[in-house]
Amino acid sequence: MGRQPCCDKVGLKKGPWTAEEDKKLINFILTNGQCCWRAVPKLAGLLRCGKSCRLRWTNYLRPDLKRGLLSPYEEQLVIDLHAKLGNRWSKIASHLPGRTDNEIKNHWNTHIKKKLRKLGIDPLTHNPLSTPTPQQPQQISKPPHIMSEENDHDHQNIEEEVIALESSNTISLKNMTTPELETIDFCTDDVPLIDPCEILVPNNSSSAAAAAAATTILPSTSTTSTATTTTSSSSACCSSSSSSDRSSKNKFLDQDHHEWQFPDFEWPGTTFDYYNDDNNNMGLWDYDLSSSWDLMIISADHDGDSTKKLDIVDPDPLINYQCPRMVFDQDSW
DNA sequence: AAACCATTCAACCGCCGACTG
DNA sequence: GCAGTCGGCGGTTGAATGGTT
Repeated sequence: MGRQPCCDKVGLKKGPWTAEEDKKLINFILTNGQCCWRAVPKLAGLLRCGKSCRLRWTNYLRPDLKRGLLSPYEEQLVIDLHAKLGNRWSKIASHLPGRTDNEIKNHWNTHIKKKLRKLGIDPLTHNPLSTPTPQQPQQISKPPHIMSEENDHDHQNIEEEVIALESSNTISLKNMTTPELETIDFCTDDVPLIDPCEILVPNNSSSAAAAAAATTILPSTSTTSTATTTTSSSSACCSSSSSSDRSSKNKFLDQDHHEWQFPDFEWPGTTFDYYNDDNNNMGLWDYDLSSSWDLMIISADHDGDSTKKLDIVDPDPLINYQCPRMVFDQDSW
């Protein structure tokens, strides 16, 4: 007896998701949480395969996702991790908060591979292309494709190295160990980096919804790494807060403890265009994620008027509510 | 302006491992 | 131990978009 398909494919829709479908899925997940994916389409009223729903959620709709190109720091981290882990994209993605395996995989195939080849580095082995000698450009003990999963000792070492990579600030373009890499212009299509203090997101410590998701990251002297880490966690953290909270220049820096405090999920209302592209597709993350979600929940029967705006709940300027995600969104620049 | 080519990335597909009865 | 189910993973596809001729 063969394997049963993940769903009854008859009559199921395929291809790009519509705003309406997104709305239904988000509504369902927010109301019920992530449960049995097979049951989700039926319960959410979607003509989609459960697998498709899961993919859509994890790769696109999840609120803690960063969008936009990878920063130079992230890119270098991906390269380093790939050298150690190989094509285990989900493992690599787990070290880059807010990034999905799919996104990293795509970025690897479309950008990084080319860059490495240009530099004469085999993206598969991370060895120089011209000289297939065992010369190791980085601190790689052996090419990833030789790496043996069954060798627990090696695997453990790799995990330790990966953790070390993450915890240290040595992964920066300035500290690359390979001379060739030092010359790389890793500016990914002109996506600027930002300082943490530039991120204008309201601080909020009161949320029961995602206490477990609260993140504390020690401040770093490295601008690149800090900016990256900050956005990765804060992208899910658009939240309403008191005006006093918002008055501080840096919304995340705990002035007393000098730690980065990221607010939890909480969705304020504010003004925004929630249909903002030519196809009337919902711009979920383009202005204010949280507000979009409010809309999803409150106004699921929305008629799709592209000019419709919601009333302001909090009178603060919109900028204070913009999700940091958009800072990295290439379109925003 | 049209045709062609290259690139990007969301989505799909098939396989695998974990889990359960 | 086996079969069935499910979620997750990595490879691949193809529509959309951008660039070039």
